[in-house]
Amino acid sequence: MRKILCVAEKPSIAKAVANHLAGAHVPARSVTGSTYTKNYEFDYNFGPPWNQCRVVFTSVAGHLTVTDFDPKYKNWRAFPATELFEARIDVFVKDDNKPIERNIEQEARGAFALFIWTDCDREGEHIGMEVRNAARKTNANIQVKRAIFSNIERAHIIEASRRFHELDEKQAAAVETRNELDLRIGAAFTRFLTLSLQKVSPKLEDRPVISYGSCQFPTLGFVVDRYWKVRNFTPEPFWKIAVMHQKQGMDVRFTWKRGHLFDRMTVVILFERCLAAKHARVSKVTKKPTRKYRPLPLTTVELQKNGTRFLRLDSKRVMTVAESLYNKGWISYPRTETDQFDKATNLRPFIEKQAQSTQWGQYAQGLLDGGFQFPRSGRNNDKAHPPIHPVNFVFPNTLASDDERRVYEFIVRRFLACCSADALGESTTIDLTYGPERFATSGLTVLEKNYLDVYPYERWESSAQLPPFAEGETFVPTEANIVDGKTTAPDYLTEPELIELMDRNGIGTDATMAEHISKVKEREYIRAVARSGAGAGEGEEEGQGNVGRGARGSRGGRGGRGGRGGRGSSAGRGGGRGGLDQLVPTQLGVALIDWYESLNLDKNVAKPFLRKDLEVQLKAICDGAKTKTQVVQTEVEVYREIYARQSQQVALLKAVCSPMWLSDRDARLQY
DNA sequence: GCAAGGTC
Repeated sequence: MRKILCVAEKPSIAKAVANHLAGAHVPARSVTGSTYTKNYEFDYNFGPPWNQCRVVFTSVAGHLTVTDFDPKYKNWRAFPATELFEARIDVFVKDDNKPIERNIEQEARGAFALFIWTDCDREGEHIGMEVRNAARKTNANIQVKRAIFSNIERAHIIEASRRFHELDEKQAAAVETRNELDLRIGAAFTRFLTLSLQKVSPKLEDRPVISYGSCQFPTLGFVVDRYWKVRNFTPEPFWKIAVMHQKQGMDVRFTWKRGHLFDRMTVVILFERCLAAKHARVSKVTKKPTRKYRPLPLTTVELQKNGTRFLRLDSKRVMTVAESLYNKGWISYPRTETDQFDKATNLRPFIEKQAQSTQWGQYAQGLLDGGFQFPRSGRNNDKAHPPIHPVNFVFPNTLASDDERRVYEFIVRRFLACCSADALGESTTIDLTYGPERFATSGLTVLEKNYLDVYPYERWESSAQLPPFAEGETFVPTEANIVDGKTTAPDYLTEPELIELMDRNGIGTDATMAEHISKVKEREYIRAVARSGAGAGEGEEEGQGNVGRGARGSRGGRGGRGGRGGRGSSAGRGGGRGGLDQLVPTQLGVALIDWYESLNLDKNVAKPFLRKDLEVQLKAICDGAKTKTQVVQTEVEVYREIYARQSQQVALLKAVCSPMWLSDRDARLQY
């Protein structure tokens, strides 16, 4: 029988696909020298033209090769850093990956075909090419095909095994391009910064390198940007009209439709007109059903945002813990952009497993007994992995750490919440006309909590009851006055906000964003500090009481409580639950960003534009509009110019950075 | 001693 070699991107996929194809459990054969990769052997009929084959299914563990400069460039002072823009680059297999490469070389020998099962994304295409190169070392004529699959459902995998595609060289070339540019630019700029600043003070000898990276700098830029917004903020006074009416022993506070105005005289005039009217009139009473949507299936970015918000872990920690849960088989693959479950997926088995929990088992059973609703679909699908979900039940107290227990619990609850019904309620809005002005108040009655019963991370509660009002009813308000206040500075960035910004601006990937944040902390560009004082306002602060009471009905997932009418900063931002750490730049971080800004470059390295430009160029490579050589050349030219510009301003760089070296190393900025 | 991207 003819032999075929199949290779997946990671061991878990090799195992899953092998078992699906074989239709039974296939024993794993270990690979000498490699802890994680295994070989699976079985017979399988691929259909024409391959038909019945002897299959060896194995995997790599991500990229096989790394890219680095010719070793002669190891010495930072032996060559000018600009030489790194053109220095020879080697692509080679690192020692840890040698056993994996050797396994492929060995198994390719005697195989007539290589069938590649890497993830269907750009990196996956590149990994496929690395695998092909390894196989060709021992079998130059091996036929190479690629499988295209977007999940590991049995039927889908069987389908995929019968269609043979070509590796996409263009996508692989785009990855090589990113690799080369990030290396050349990152290394050249890092050496420039580190060496320029080293002579500024003897204190520098024990400093970490002052690194530059195409993701590190925009990440730092976001933090510094917010820092200046906070520092440069000047409060503005405002005024507004507040109306309160007592009815059936209840205080009902009506808020002004205009919100607030920054001109006191105008408010006084409008207020006098209200008073002159004496009577306020109920113009409309609206009662309508409202709902709070259950969450979407969980992506990596959401896991990181929610983990930092609800569990108070930093995103790097969340990912480390999630990877460990994945490796032990408790949860599905934790790196995914997909927020929709394939309609063909049977989710019941995963819910059944959770029914034995003492904490949420009863709830899970309720879903099985009829409460189940297939999850909503978000807009993202990476065509490689399903949303993050629990695959097996584990008693939380048997997990290794408290963090593992909490992350696991979150993933399970999130999954059960996804499979539940929306929370339902009824909202009442009372519109009021008072003289020329309009006011309103609203109340919420939660009727069915549904998913909220298993998802304590979100709140949606009934407001205090409103007394009945009838349309057309008039009354003289118990109290009406002008309330003054002033706008307050925004808060420093929090980690979930930073992740959101990075995600929106394409800085890093779902799997690397947490690492970039961790890296700029390690470089002492930013630090996380505990929030000081009791929760700051959300952009306004009032002089008198808390105007505007109670909850308002909410559509689309935003928490309902205390809708202050302003920015929709969602649950967990302060919220009276301790407050998240704030990300603040260090003196060094601010100095670097401000200095780059002062260079007046066409495109600032501290902004996401350059990274976005690169993404556009990479897309052009994938579409065949440009070649790797062209893109590397034009990009390198851009950075050569920036390099030249920054070289002229070394004196200024030293100047803006020196005070901090000369003063106490741990000198802090004023926050 | 440099980057960012995979994966364990």
